[in-house]
Amino acid sequence: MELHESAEMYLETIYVLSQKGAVRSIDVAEKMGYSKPSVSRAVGLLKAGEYLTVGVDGSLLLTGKGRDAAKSIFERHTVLTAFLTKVGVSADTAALDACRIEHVISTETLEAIKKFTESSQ
Amino acid sequence: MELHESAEMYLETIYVLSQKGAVRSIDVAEKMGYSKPSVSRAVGLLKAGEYLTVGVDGSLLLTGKGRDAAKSIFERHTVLTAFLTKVGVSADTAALDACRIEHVISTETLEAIKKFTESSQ
DNA sequence: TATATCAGTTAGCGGTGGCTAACTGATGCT
DNA sequence: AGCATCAGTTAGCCACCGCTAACTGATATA
Repeated sequence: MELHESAEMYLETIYVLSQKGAVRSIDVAEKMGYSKPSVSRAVGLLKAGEYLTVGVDGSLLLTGKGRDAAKSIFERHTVLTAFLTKVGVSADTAALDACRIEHVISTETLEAIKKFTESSQ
Repeated sequence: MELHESAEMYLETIYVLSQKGAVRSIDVAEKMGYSKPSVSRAVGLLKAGEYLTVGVDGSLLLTGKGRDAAKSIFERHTVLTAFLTKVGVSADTAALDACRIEHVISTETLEAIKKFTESSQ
């Protein structure tokens, strides 16, 4: 299974929400502002790709693979947000833009930005 | 008409190619690696949105609106490439990633990156 | 003149990824 | 017991945006 941009967003959202307790599809829908069917399909795809399992109570549980992918995307988000904030972008815009950039940049660029942000603090 | 990411790429490509002479759909197809029908449809949409006109000889002519949009995207590309290069990303990767980032970031972020790149030279 | 090539269009396919409408099934309240 | 609510699924719509196949029409060449 290919991890498309939308799948990455779902994984990241599930990962972030799971820091605060059990996560159901409806929670993801509310967080992302999407409809239940949209989330239902996405969860089905992620399940098929073995990125998560669904508990009997409907809770979404990331697999090792899913957690790794989610962590990696979330780290990109963190690195980008830190960088954008550092160069003077407002917190809200930084979060929004990081969310978009995180899916499209290469590892090389991510590492360069990370290095820059760390070095210039 | 909404300018989607793909439309922005077509406009930018036409703009860049037009610096070196007349541009036909086939030139755009070759440059972008897309099929003729894909370009034909995109050109039709851009024409409908009054971003360009098509000359009797088939040349693509950006309107004021089209040129403004294309210039703005190209400037984003330039700013992003310069920035990425500055933080140590290789030329090839910088160009590729700039191409992706240019469509998704806010004006605020673009300006911040621009300011940073200029100030730290 | 006949044919080949080239540019562009039309028709239609397939995948992504949103959406609504409407159903199921479980839980909870009167 | 009966009904409402909530979570999730199914079916199917639509827009975006690639693609191939096959056509048109103009130009160029044997």
